[in-house]
Amino acid sequence: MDMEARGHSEHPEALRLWLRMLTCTQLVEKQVRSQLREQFDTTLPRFDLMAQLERNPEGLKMNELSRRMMVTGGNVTGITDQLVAEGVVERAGVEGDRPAYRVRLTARGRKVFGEMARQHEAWIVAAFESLSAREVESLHKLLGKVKQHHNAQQLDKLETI
Amino acid sequence: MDMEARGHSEHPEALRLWLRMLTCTQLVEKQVRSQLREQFDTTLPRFDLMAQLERNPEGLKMNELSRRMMVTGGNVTGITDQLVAEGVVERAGVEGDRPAYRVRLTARGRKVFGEMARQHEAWIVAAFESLSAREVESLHKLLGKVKQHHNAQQLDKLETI
DNA sequence: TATTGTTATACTCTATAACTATA
DNA sequence: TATAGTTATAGAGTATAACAATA
Repeated sequence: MDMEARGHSEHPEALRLWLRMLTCTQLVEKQVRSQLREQFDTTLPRFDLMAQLERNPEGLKMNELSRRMMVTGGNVTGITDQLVAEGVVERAGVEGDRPAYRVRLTARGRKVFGEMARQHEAWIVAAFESLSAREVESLHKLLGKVKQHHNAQQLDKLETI
Repeated sequence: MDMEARGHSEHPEALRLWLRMLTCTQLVEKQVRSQLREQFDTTLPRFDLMAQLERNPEGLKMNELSRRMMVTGGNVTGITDQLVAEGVVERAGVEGDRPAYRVRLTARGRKVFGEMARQHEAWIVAAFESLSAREVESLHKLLGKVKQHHNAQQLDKLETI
């Protein structure tokens, strides 16, 4: 239960923070995964992919899905295959631009996802219900700095090539 | 790169926060994993297990490792096997209490882990370097509330049985 | 040749459950 | 019986690399 008892002897604050962040994320993620499994017989990556498509009704290329899900291309193909087999997602060809499919939710997919998203939202709200609106906002903002810093770093790396 | 573009249409603040938290954690975690692989040819769970042992020089039972790593027992056996094969960890029997081994770092394990931990710390410090000491402390505290709330929930659940 | 997507492969991690051995 | 640990199994998730097809 306490992964935080893990740090190196020097324990700088950043390390303590990271271990706690990892613990919190895992706690929530474990619960979301098991609920998705129990209630909808699905997995987090499948849910993720559908969520991306719901936000982009016109569809997304495999390419874009890969980038947004932070996963390599081959995996996106596999997850998409599963969802197509379940009938919640479809590959729509674009004429004159053959291999650049677009993947979209089907009507059934939109319906199924709607129900899942409703539940998912409830789990997440419950996970953070001990925080005030102010605190949620504060956390969001602080993590925003972390994310932006990471992106800036990656950009720097690219520019030095 | 932007998993946050994933939420349901209602977008309550808690959901936005969760998606951002998940993104941040994955960014850092991916980097840690790949560095551990490249520089030390090891994995995060293996590193975790060694870190737990470093904090408990007298050793830990499989039992305790399982709880602390938030992973089921069978897996701990497997990870321990790997580390024993590498010679960085050992199973020390306790007389008159046979199956209750204690797992400990070997001398070589302590040395190897020391070097890994030093690097690991540097990666983490870099990941959060955009935050002031104050902000790190604030994040740590807010996440503490989330963690505690989760633990309290689990406790409630047990008591109703 | 560069880009997009797929296929094949291999490996790590995981949970579950059946099993063994001890107390 | 209850507890500690192991083994076996199956599945998820991932990266890598080879491959095909297109532009």
